[in-house]
Amino acid sequence: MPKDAQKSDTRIQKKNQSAILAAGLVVFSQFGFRGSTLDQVAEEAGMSKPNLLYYFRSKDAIYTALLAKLLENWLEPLRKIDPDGDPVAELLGYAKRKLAMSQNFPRESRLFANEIIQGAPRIGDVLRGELRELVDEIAVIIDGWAVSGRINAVDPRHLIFSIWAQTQHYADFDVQVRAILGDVDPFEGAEQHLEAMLHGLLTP
Amino acid sequence: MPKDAQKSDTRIQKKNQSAILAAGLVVFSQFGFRGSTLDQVAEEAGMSKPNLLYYFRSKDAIYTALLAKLLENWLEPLRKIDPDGDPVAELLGYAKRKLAMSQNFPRESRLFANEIIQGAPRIGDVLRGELRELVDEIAVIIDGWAVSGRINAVDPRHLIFSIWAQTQHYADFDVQVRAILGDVDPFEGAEQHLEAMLHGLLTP
Amino acid sequence: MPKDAQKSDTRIQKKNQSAILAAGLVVFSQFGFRGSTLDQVAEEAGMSKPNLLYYFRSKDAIYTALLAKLLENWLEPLRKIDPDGDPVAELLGYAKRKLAMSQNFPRESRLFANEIIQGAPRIGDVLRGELRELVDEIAVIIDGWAVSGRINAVDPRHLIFSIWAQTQHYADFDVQVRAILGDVDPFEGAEQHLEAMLHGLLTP
Amino acid sequence: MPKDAQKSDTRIQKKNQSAILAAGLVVFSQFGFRGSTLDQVAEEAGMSKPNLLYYFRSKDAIYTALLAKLLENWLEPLRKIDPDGDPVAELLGYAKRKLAMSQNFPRESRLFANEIIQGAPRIGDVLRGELRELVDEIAVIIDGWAVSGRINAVDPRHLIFSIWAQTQHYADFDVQVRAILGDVDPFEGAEQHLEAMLHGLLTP
DNA sequence: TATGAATGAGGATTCATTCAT
DNA sequence: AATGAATGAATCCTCATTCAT
Repeated sequence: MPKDAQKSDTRIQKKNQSAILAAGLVVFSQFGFRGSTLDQVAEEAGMSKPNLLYYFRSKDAIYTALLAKLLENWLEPLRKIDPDGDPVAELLGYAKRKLAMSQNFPRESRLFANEIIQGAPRIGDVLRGELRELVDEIAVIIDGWAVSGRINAVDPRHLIFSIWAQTQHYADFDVQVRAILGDVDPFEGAEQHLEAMLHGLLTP
Repeated sequence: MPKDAQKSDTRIQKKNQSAILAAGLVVFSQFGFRGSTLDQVAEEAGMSKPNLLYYFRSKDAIYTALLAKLLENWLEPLRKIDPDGDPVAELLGYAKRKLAMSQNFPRESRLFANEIIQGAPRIGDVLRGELRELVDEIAVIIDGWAVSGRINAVDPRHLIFSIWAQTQHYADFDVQVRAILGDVDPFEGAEQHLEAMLHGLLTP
Repeated sequence: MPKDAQKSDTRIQKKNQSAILAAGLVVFSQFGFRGSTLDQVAEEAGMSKPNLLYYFRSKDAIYTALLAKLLENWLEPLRKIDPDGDPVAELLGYAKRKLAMSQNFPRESRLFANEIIQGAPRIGDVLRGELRELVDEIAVIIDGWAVSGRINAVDPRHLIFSIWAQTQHYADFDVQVRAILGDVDPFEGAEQHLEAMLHGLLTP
Repeated sequence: MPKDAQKSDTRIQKKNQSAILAAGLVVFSQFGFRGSTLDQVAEEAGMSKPNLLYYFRSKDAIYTALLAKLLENWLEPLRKIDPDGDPVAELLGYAKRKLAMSQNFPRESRLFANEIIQGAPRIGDVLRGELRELVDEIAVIIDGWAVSGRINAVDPRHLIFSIWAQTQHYADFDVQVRAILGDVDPFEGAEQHLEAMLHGLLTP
């Protein structure tokens, strides 16, 4: 009955599908799609390889389902920016939420990073569609803030890029960050630095 | 004779080794190590697969040689920071050089990004050794600037992270950046934005 | 209780066994034994795969049961040849009945054809036993007709082969026949041709 | 270099490709496409499975190449029918040539039989194209002979079918034929019977 | 120096069959 | 009587690497 079933999933189906996706996240985020094997995912999920394929048609199906499932959570924080809030507070809040995501969901971040670095073969359409539209909307809001003088003039898209880059860096380049910082917790300094940067940039 | 030979390489050996490394860069930076095949590299290099392995012991050897060869160039700009120069100008200059590298050598950037996201299995030692030391040195310089009041107080390491993150973002997440910007050239806006950010952060 | 049960089958058992055999006929006759999957048979039978195996021990059991069930019907027409009838009429009648079977039960014909072409691994014994004896009996009858001058001298076994070959051809090689004839109904011309051939051969 | 290479095949390539096709004939003709495994073909060809795939892209490619290679030989005898020859002799000659092919190349016959029984998924186009045209041409010739009274009136296509059916029967249904005939050589009686049938049918 | 030929070790996927309910 | 869940044994195919020339 399964094979990517969506409706009327029984308890056990939901449980196993979740287990597989969770395992897929662990494995794919570390080794990328091609670098991962179904054996690894099965091992991590604690079930046999054929049983994996009982729930998902193929390795690709697991990976794609995983991307699709995570994508919405990934864009979510951006939607929370309130046009009627205090501009600097809103943008700082967004940056902090993103940083928290890097701290709490580094694998998700790496999964997307892997995908995008390799040319986003599976989510290119989402990037050029939904994501672009969402960014366009936020850009209008930021532009409005700048025009009304509540923040300095900035290019809204590059502002967003810089927030993404700086926050995701702590998840994606985790090994490098820790190699340099040693035992120091990256995220404390990161938040402070981020705050300072955005303040310096935005406050008129 | 070759097999990773280093001394007394003839002209043709050098030529072929370069061709292989160049091809490796193209292929590995797009598909990652595991996602690339020797067939692809051989095709790109315009020579036969066994001939590849005449010059390099293994697929891994090509990849490792490539990483090693690029690493020095990658760190180079950091060494150029002059303790006796104007602090803001030095840091801005560094950021611009990094941005230029993302523009001119995006594949190199992606190659490293791939490697580090996957846990830096091959260059972890360099990160924890040479890179860390280098960053420590620069950190001392920046700290000196801050103490003497020539720039605002900042965490030098997070400052460096933020420069890396923001500049490499344009190479590593190229597809995403272009998906959002459409036909606009990313690098013009990027440089301006970077400049504004660093100015806002650093100038006392 | 079932698993190839034979006695005391309830109504529902008989119904399901029939459904499975009917489905097996459709699938096996098209793809052969190895080319067919239990999924296909289950789908065609409108029941689940494990339920199939509740009624038949294995895929092989379905196939074998099917062959056995059809075999008797398949030989039946041969038994109907009447030693006391008019020789030419009897043989012509037999040929026409076989042709009608090709028209009405092409899948059964193809099922046997598949089996025999692949060396009759499951019904070789029947061929060498029951079928051979039956043919021997008919051969005696035909020889009798020839000796008494009521038909021309023929080799009775090759006569039977030629009737089998020409009639089953329209079922087994259906695609080829229709490729050549286009929209023309194969069976009209076939019967006439068959009649002409046998008449020419047999009538003294 | 190989992978279905066609031009400039070296000696060893030709040798191996031939060996593979020969092995494929043996295996595929007995078990059909789905029923055969690459292991069997490799074993029969005396080489390793990956080496098979060095010469042919896939199992399917071997099978298709085999069909294509044999098809022409298969149609050849039909082309040899001479419009200016003696009608009965020409047709009898054709039938005998076909019978000889069944005797000498039974595997080729079974290979085609397997394919056509299963719906000719790979050579349907050839049947509806080249074969149909060829048969149409011969039909014109036969019709001409009938109109001029040199043979009895017959439906030329059904005549051809009956020749095909009766001759190929001895290859395709070999096991059955031998089960019935015992130790008697099938082909002696077959030829006589065939001759008698065609004479009875055709001679005015 | 170069390459055609060959292969062992995977790796994704299929499938008949069994298990548990 | 019926089915969702699970799996071991294939089976096709890929790929880094080696061999022979």
